[in-house]
Amino acid sequence: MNAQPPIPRADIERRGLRDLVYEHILEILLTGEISPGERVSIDGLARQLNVSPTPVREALVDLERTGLVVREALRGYRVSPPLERGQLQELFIARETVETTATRLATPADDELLRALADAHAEHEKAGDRVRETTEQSNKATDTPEEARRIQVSAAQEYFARDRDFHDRILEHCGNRYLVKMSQDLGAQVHRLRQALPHGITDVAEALAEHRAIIEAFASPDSTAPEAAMRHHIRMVAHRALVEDPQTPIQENHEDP
Amino acid sequence: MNAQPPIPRADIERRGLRDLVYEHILEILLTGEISPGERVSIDGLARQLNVSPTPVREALVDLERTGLVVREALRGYRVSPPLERGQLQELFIARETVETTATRLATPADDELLRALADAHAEHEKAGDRVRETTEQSNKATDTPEEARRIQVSAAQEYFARDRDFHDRILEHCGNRYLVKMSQDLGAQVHRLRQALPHGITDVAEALAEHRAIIEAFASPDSTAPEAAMRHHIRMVAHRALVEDPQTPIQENHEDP
DNA sequence: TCCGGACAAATCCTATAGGATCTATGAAAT
DNA sequence: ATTTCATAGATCCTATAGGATTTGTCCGGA
Repeated sequence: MNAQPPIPRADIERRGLRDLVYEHILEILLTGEISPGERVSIDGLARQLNVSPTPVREALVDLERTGLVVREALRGYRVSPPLERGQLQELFIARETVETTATRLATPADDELLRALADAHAEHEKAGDRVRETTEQSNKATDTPEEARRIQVSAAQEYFARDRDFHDRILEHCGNRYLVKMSQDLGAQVHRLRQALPHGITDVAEALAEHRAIIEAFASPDSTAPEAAMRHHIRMVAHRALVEDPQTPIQENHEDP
Repeated sequence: MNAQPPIPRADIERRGLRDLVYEHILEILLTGEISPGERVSIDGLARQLNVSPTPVREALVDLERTGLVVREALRGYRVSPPLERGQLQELFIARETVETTATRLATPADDELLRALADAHAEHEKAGDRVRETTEQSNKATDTPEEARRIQVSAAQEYFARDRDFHDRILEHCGNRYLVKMSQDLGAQVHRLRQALPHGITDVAEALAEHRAIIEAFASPDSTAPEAAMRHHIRMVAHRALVEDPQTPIQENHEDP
């Protein structure tokens, strides 16, 4: 006679204050409230969130591993500086390595994956439409400039989230937890890359077309097609980021001599 | 009159207590002082190391990301359970993905890499000889059994360290920091794998021969040879771990239904 | 004008204390 | 004998306090 349900604590949210603080700081970092290179005060965050420094400390140790913040002993944490061009190239190579392997492992795609990809792609298209609407709207003067800017940023974030969802669907079906973890770790870096791009999203049509090609490759009988489509997609993304925007800040990090 | 040298803190070790605690706990985990699944007490470690719980906490957050310990909110940390067979297979696939890519990127090898690999391989051979000596010595009764066992474990650890050094030399020359980080993250898992193998090292000759083949591939003019040699090596390691030891504990993790 | 040193404020880092939660032991009831 | 409940101990978690270090500012000298 067990009065408790058979699954008393398998699903319930069991997270300490540390996890809540982590998500809050992550939100701050992802919205770009603090500029790269700027200090991230432990006590300051603790005061801002009305908690003690201890959970803030634990959350920052976790964030340090993601690469979003860097730590210098006895000097505190800082928001990681923007990616330099060399790091960008390395990042895309790493992504290509992980995601093409995951795509190959997910081939042939089962119906569940095909359905998940179709759904994710539909959402991605919606977000893409909204990005285009907002960029057009910004020309009109219906809203205040800052309000228009806010909506535009919101649309861009939604777009990137749906983009990532698409890739995550494939990852989830590759059957390799280590590749999934690697991709997640790289994801934080990818976000830094996007944050470093000051201008809006200019390749909505291209990206959506490449995603569509990946779906069609999964639907085709050619078992080498999905991996090839994914490789092409990531290389094109890299090309657009590296070649079409050669003026991206190539700030070199000079160590103190 | 500046008594301090002109470069007072560019190279000197600038690490807080947290890093020292981290290394100490890592040492405890790697030597297997605590069995998998057993609890890792925060306060207990703090008392054992004569420090306060705060730095222990930070070190454990860091260790959690490596996968060596797992955390359950409000219930503390535990040593991660041994790898199941499925995880093993996934781990080898992930390693093959990362290391073959790194090998390809390190091709063609410059003289520095060739020299580094030759040196690392020489050390690896020495460690291999010592492993064979100690396993033979264990038959003789010159030392006490526990002393012989201790020497044997020490030789095995040295052997694994030199093995890893060999792979790290290639990683260092691939020019991609993200692949390096991925390989390091996987390294902790690989250690868990080795710790799960109760018997001694039985493939010294094979592993050394495969490493030698990788060196020769780097020296050959065929630019596809090194990657192929590395892929063959990792697949053979996986084969020996998965096929020759089919009796390894295949404990399945049943989630509570 | 530029450079170096001293003081003050802020920050990081560690230690200690107390409340909340979990685990284990043992007794009582069915 | 098995189960249920209650109590005690241990552990985790958070908050607060104080020492050590860094950083910013100001001032005097070259």
